[in-house]
Amino acid sequence: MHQNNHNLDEAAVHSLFCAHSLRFTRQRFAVYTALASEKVHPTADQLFQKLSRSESGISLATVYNTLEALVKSGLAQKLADGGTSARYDAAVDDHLHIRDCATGSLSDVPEALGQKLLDNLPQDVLKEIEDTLGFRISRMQIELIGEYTREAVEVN
Amino acid sequence: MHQNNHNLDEAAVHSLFCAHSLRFTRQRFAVYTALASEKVHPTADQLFQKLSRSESGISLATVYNTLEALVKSGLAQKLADGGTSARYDAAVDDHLHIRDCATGSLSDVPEALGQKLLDNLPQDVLKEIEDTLGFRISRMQIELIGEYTREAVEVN
DNA sequence: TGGTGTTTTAGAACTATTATAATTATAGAC
DNA sequence: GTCTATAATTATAATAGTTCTAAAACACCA
Repeated sequence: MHQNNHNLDEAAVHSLFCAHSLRFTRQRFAVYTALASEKVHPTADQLFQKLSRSESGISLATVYNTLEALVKSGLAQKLADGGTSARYDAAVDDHLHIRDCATGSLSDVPEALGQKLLDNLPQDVLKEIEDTLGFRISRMQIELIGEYTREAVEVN
Repeated sequence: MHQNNHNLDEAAVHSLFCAHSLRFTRQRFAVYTALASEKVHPTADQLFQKLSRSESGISLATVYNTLEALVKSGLAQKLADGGTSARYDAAVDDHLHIRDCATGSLSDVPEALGQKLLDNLPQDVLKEIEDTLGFRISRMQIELIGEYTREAVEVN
């Protein structure tokens, strides 16, 4: 198995799942590592394709079930695709996404840069919004929409 | 405040459409005014329901066609719903959206407040992101996700 | 190892959206 | 106003993405 997952050995994922009250199964392991190893946020079907190609049969329904379980337990998040289908992301914090208009792909702004932007948001204005609207902001999603001027990092 | 469409009489919309090279039709007028009068960003089907109730028969396909035409001509934008279906918005600038977790509804942060936040984004960090990634940001979408602490402004 | 509750699975069902092809309406020329 | 070319509307069929169902396989714990 040639995968670019860094340190996601079975034991690590097992205890991660355990910590989130998720049963460990071969399929969930496969889905989670596949998701976590993606630089671009994949759709359920893209994950299914990828998994079908590489290993053990795994059904599309299971991909959906697993993604739902991951989201519910806080190990992944579901992102709205501008288009038809949903995209998934193994990370769970606020962070910034880049949507490349040319390809429709959705990927992350590198952590450090994204954090820098988030850290420099005007907190007072956010507070004002919360107070004025009577709304409690629990999470934030920022999407930068545009095009690569140099080259696309990766095809979707 | 029943409807917040300010000055959307037929003549105004006619010239607006004209300016955007869109033929004026009874149906497009209906869809556009219905969309523009919504405080919450509706799905295609919600618009269809609303229009079916009030007036002249208009088909669901036309609602989709018209929304697509409006988006293409820059008179509306399509927003990704967290869930299954897309939502539409008659405004077209960058602006902030509020997603109410409790109801799933999507609405605007009042213009003034939203603008204040956008004006206070750290431009230097945005520039750094563009330069580092070789990406040209043409639009931005910010979604504040959370719950109303006082009361929901309106049911979706 | 055996029992119990959970997960997986193939396929059916469902929902949102887009395509098709015939009909009808619009805008502009006369 | 009428005519004509072109574009929009419509009902319906088709497709795509996702969820549901019920049966079989599995994980966990004793």
